[in-house]
Amino acid sequence: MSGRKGAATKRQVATQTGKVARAAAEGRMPSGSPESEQASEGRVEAAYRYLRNAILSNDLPAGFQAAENEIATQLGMSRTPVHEAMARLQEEGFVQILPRKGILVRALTPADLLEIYDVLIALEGAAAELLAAEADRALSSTLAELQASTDAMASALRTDDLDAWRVADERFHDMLVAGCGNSRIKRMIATVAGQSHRARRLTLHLRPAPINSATEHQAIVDAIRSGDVAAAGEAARAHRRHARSQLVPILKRINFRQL
Amino acid sequence: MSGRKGAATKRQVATQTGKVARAAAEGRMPSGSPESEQASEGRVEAAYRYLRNAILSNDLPAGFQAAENEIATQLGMSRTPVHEAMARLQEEGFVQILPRKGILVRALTPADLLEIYDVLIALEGAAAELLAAEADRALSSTLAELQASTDAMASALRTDDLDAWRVADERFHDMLVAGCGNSRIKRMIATVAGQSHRARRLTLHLRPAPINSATEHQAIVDAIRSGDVAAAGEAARAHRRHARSQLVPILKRINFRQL
DNA sequence: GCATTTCACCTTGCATGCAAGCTGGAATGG
DNA sequence: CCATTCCAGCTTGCATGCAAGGTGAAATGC
Repeated sequence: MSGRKGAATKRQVATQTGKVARAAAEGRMPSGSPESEQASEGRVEAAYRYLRNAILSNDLPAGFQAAENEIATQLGMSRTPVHEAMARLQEEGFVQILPRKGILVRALTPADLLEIYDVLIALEGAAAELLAAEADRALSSTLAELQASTDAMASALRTDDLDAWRVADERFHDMLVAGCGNSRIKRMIATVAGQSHRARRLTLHLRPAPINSATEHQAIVDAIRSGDVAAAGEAARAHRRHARSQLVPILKRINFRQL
Repeated sequence: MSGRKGAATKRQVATQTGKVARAAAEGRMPSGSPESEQASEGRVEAAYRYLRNAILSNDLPAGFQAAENEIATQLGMSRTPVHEAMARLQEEGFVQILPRKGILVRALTPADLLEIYDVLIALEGAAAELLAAEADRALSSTLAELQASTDAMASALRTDDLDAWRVADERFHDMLVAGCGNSRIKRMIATVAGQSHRARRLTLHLRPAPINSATEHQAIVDAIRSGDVAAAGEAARAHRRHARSQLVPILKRINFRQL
């Protein structure tokens, strides 16, 4: 199980030469995270965002293997920034650096997903508690956003628009952590949430319609609005537990072939 | 607040030349983390551990400022591994890289500690829940360790041995996360726990005797042993909340002068 | 004496160069 | 035909070289 290469062997990276470097020079990213933190923070950041995005969007599927050299050439930079970006990606579990063999895009096993969901349950629960604890602060805008997302989800459910549902769902969870005010929770969730996104997007059309999701979100919003800390945390945790209980069996069934 | 240098200006790093490099070559670390993960994983890992330890033990106090060059020389390596180690330390909040000024060891403000404790509350609660959920697995050794630590704490409290209490307390919390089986929770807690250790050690003799700690730990152990998931999680969270409520006022009083 | 300008130095960021080591396959012996 | 040995090449890890860009202080003008 150690020396075996994944199903997907070496393959060309699907970009033109210097794609990221040129985009970064003009101040825009291919499709960075929703909140653009800073304009251009250097090539290592560019490489990191590009690679992370490529993995999450499955342009670099699990089992993909390449050398720093190739990636650096494709990105129009030297090996150094790619090397540092890879170190970050390895710490976050996206890739594995095989000592003298190259870089391997890791698969997401059901066990990984269970771990990720445990973290999400705990951290989003904490975020909900924090929001509820300061229900009187200037978070009315956050609360309005949460309510709007919940309404959008309910609406999308009525029209069976799963993609719209997914967008609204992601917006809800983004707002939940964005508004909680704890930057560490924010960053930690951002680290693990990407991986769950990948799995959720792939299984979106495989699982039963998330008919309870809007109700559960509404319960979270109500608890936050009323300032009930314990209820908010428990509602958020229950919501993620529920989602996990639906997702994991499906992943086991498709046997993580192309995660 | 931006251009001001901290109270501590540039100072020599208190080591001999090549300290870490030579130690790493022989396969031992100055004082790495309790669980030695791998033998020698390269200079960047050596630099990371050394610097992290130096910051946590206050050899590099907050406000300390230096260039990669100096540190690299002191550690007997080139700038490259130091640079990568610094990137990691910055992501974890230990230092701040001032674009063209040098590396600044960050202070730990009360706000930071609040954030850290929120994370600890959430993640250790999850760990306790996980342990309780598989109360019948082969975790009897973990449970025994937890019970032993709790007993040691009670004993240390009776003899007013605060240092022994701290050791037992840290062992308890280490076991709690080590036994939970979720590697991501483990790593995330390890990341933030170091910072809380720094604060707790500094305030150890300033806060009221932790007379309730043994009782609270016992409640966690009992809930895990009986497999009561919700009770275990809530007990762990309550314990950390309690600790936080004692710690934060003290930090505000001493006004984070030398954190 | 104070504000302003300038300039040399120091710092990081990245490219490139170099070495060690493992891999995989080819060549060889049985 | 199979096992064994050896070797060449490719890989990462780290050192060093180079350039862009601020910083801070000294020098200068008012």
